[in-house]
Amino acid sequence: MSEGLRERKKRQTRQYISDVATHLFIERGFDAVTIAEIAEASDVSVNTVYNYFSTKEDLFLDRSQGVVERLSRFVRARDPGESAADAVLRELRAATETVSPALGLHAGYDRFMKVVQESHSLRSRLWFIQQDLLVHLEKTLREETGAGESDSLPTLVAGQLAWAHGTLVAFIGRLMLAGRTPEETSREALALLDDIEEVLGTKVLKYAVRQG
Amino acid sequence: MSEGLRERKKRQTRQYISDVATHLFIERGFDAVTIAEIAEASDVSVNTVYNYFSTKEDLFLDRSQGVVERLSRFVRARDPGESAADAVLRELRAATETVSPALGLHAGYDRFMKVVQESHSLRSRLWFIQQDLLVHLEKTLREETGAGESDSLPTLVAGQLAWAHGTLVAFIGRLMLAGRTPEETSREALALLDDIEEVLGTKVLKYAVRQG
DNA sequence: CTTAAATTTTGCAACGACTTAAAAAATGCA
DNA sequence: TGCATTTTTTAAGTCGTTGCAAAATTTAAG
Repeated sequence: MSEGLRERKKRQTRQYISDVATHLFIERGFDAVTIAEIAEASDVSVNTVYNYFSTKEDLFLDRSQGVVERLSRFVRARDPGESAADAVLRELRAATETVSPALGLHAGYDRFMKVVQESHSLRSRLWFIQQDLLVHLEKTLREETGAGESDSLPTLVAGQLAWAHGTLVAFIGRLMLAGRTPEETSREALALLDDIEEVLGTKVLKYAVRQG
Repeated sequence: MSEGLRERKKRQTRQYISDVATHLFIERGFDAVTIAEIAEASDVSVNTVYNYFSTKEDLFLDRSQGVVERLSRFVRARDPGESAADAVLRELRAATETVSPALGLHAGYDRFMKVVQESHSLRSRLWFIQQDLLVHLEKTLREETGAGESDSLPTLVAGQLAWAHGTLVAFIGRLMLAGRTPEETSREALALLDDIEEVLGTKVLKYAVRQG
C-alpha cells in the first residue's frame, strides 16, 4: 500500500524538472528561458512538462503556494486574550527574529527575487497568491468572529493584516535583493514591524480577541 | 499648428478600434475575442491594432490609466491644516456622494466589471496600475514631507491610503456587479468610507498635515 | 512468463498574443 | 504632379498552451 514505483518515479520526474527549470531561470531570467529548453534539458518532452506544471510560472513558484493559509493559521492559533492582529504580529516577529527562510531570510533569496523582479508574469502570479491569502483570511475572520454577511469589518481587518504581511515580505525582498545579509535584513525588518504596529488603528489591533 | 488631417485620422482610427474592441469584449468576454477578430471588425490589419495598442489589455483598460496620479493629486491639493489622509478621504467621499463615474458609479459599470472579473489578465493589469498608484503616492509623500531615504513612514502611509482607495473601488465594483444602482452603491460606499476611516490609525490620519 | 489493462510519455498540429522587417499605400507639401 | 514622410499591410516567425492519437511503460491478472 505504501507506494509503487509509478508514484515514486512521478515525484522524481516532477522534482527533477522543477530543479532544472529553477536553475535555468536563475541563470538566464524567467522570460529568456523557453519551455522547450526546459524540456530538452530535462530529457523530457514539452507535453510532459505540462503534465506536471500547468503554467510556466508554476515551475518557479511551486513552493510559494503554502503562503495562502499562513495568516489564517496564525489567527486560528492565537492565544486566549490575544487579538487576530496580535497573533499575526507575534508570529511575524518570531519568524523575523529567527531569520526564517519562510520569509525569504536565507542566502540565495536575492537570486530568487531578481528573477521575480524582472518578470512581469511572475509578479502577477505572486499577486494572485496574495489575493488568495486575503480572501482566505477574511473567511477565517468571519468564522472566528461570527460576523454577519453585511458586516464589513472582517474585510477591512483582513485587508489590513494582509497589507502588513505583504509590506513586510516586500521589504525583506527589497533588502535581500540589495545584497544585505539575512541577519542584517532581519534586524531592519523587526524595526519595520514596530513601525507597522504603530501605524495600525486600535480597531484593527483589538479585533477578534480570543476569550480567556 | 493646431492639428493636421493626419493627427485627426489617427485619433479617429484609434478610438474606433477601441470602441469596436470594447463592444466585442462586453458582448462575448475578454478571452473569447481574438485580436484578429477585432482587426477584422474594425476593417484594419492585426498589426494596425498593435500599432495603437501595445497589448490586448490596453484595448479595454485604456482609460483606467488616469487613476495612477489620482491620490497624489488629492494629497498635493490638500488644504492648510489638512493631512494627506484627510484630503484623500474628503475627495473620495465627495466623488462617492456625487455619484462620480470616475469611481465606477454609473450605469454600465456592471458590464465592465463582469468582463474584468472573468479575465485573469485584465485583473492582473489593474493590479499593476494600483502598484503604480502606490509608488507614485509614496514619492509624492516623500516630496511633500521631505522625509529621508531611510524613513519608512511614507511607504507605510502610502500603503494605507492606496489600500483605502483600492478597498473602496473594489467594494463599488462588487456592488455594481451584483446589480445595484449607482445611487444605492453610493450610499453604501459612504458607510464603508466611514468604517475605513475608523479603522485607520492616528499616525496615518495625522500624517503630512499642511501648515496653515 | 504472458497478456491485457491502465497510465505515462511523446510527436504533431494548431491557436492566439506578440514581434520584426520590408513592401505598399496614403498623405502633406513643394 | 512629384517627392518625402507616415501609416498600413503582408509575411514570416517565436513562444506559451492545448488537444489528440500513437507509442512506450508500468501494473495486475492468469
